[in-house]
Amino acid sequence: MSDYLDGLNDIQRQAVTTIEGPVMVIAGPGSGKTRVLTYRIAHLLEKGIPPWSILALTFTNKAAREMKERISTVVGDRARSVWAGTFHSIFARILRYEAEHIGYPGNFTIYDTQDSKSVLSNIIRENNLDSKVYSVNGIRSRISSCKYNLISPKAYIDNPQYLQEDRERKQPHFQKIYKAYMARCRRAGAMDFDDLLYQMFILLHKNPGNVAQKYRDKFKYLMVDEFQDTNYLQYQIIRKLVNWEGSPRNVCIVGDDAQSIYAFRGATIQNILDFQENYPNVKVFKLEQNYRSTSHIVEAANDVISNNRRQIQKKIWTDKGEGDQIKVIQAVTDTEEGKRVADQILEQKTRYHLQNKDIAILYRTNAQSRSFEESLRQHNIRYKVFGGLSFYQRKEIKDILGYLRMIVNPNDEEALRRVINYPKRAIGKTTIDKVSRMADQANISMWDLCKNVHQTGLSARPTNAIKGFVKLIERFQAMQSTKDAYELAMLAAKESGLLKLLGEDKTIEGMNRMENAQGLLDGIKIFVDSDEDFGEDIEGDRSLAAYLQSIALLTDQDTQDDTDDHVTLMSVHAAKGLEFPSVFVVGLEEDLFPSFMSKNTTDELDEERRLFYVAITRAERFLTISYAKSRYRFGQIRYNETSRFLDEIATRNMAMSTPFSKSGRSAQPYGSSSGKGVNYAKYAAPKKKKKTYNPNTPVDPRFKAINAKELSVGQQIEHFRFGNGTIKSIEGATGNEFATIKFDDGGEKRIVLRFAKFKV
DNA sequence: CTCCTACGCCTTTTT
DNA sequence: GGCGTAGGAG
Repeated sequence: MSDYLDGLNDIQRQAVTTIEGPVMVIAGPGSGKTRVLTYRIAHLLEKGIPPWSILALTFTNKAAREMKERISTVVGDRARSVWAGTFHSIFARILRYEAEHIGYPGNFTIYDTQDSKSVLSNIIRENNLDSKVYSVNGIRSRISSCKYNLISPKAYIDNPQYLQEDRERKQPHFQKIYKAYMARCRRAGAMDFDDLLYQMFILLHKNPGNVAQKYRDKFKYLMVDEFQDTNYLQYQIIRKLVNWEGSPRNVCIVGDDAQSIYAFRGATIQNILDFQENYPNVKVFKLEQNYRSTSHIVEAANDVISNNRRQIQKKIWTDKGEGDQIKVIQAVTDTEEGKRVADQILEQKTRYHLQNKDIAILYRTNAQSRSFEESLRQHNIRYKVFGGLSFYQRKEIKDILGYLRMIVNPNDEEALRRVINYPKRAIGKTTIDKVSRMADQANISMWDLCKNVHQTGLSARPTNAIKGFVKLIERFQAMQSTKDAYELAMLAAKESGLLKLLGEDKTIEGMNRMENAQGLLDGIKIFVDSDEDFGEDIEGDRSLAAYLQSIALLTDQDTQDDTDDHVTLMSVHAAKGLEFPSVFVVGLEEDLFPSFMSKNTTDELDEERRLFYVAITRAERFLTISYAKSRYRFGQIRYNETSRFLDEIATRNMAMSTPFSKSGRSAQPYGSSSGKGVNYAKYAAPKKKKKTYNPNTPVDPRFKAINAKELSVGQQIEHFRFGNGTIKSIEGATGNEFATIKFDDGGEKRIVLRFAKFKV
């Protein structure tokens, strides 16, 4: 059973078998990092270490899940009891258990980014602060970095230097907002993503009931994946668990400074340097052999990253042979870029017998996916877009979840604000604002205030409306003990009127929303019926609270099924840790990659370069890089120079698909290079007038639904709302056909024929 | 209170 | 190009 060690090279084996004391593994791309991590855990288990005393922290659920799966193929079922999960989910689990120690309810809500922003904008508005001076995004990231640096609102206010800086920045009230934000979250029984880390630290630091020792005794072996992406706060938590009198300090960190791409959310390479200082007896293993890519790719990666300043010395090498050169595609427009990438994909598929799932398109920003989606669709290539809005962030989903959150934790203010007047109950903005202010003054939650609405002096109409709402929620709550999560969710969705409202919208988008809502309910049913671990194994608990917990930290990528064969489209960030036989890195233009947001300092630029390094090292056999000389951005055509990163790859590793000169970077075919300060308004697309539609207008009876069989492509029709148009296509299952219609005003719409009102 | 329109904003990456 | 919000009318 110890033959699993045979599949490792010398250094890997040492990293796996050195289990006592601090260990640092510097793992280049494709060097078998996950292997080392999983075999190390397997090895611990083989040595008789109980699985529940092993804590493995990762950054994504996916990484954690994969790790567990791979451990179980080596050691079987024991793997299930290993504590492997993301920082956020593991800490959430502990915090729920220890909630009383930090003055939170055990069923606390986790606020996502939307929720946090909404809390902040409410605070800013209610305090009559200028939302331009106090931008929600700016404030949020400042609060975030306060938490990362363990600066409490109190510590902030007590520090004259911070206050001075705020005055200079013209944001003297920041400290007030920070304090109010924390207070509101607490009153709502809610934690944001950062709180899960922050409160975990507080718990260990203040150590009520000696709780810290409990977890120190429990977790005898600690492993941290992607250590280069940890921030100060995360590292301090690790230290709390590992650095104590008499601790064996069994901590193993795995990472690669060259792949650090999360500085924007507080990650710092300083942690790696500090680690070596804090643990002088640390054993360091460098994994430098790349088992993933051919040498043109590895050489290019080495060349690119050598342009960065500070880094841990290492030389990544491969024995996979030269392989193909890196192909460069130059396009005139973003549309053409999409088309040529799709062409290239088709060619690779036929020539090298690649499947769709062997191929990935990686971009710097999610917004770039569009042109590729379009061209892939036209080429009939299956694809899947990862990232962007996750399922659980969609409005219709959050609306239903809002009701569910209210049932579990009615103090959850964001949930309350979301659903108190949706569907409409005649509780308007002014009323909600009043409720919020009064709750603030009384220092109670909005829910508690609503329960006592008769004492507030609000006028009769809103008072009664609020009473009705309170009754509705209380009725759901009362059924918590008798109904399971699915029954409860179904009931809430129906009786709140949400489902009915969704069902009334017969547009394609509306039907989609309805489908999503059904999908959510189905998901809850599956959750209830299943005995499987869901994300964060909350063993056996199938309650609504357990369901909400299980989905709070899920992202889009955790809900995908990878069964069908599709090309992968995702951001470079999302691609970290993945590999594909063929990778397209697209949009290699100045101001896009590197991003215009990150060109101010060398540090930022270095991070962009590491990001590019991550991108190209995802490729096993084929790497294609593309760029477009012009592209639509922010609604305008912009002309861009070729990315500087392209110049950092030696020509011997590249093959040009189009005539391309290294000096071509400065070519200015359109008379301008960077676009800075140039007015491109004349290139801007004409503004489309949005047609609006009043549902109360009676419809001319001549306009009616027409059976799909009587229609054909190319036919002219007149829609009662959108006017004249031409049918471009008819698709969909019998009875549910929809037509794509190009209207004469230039717009294109997909319309479900069953509900369409038009005439031929 | 609700609906509608116009405008102004912003636009990186994610747990 | 898309979104959320502010401001106006019913």
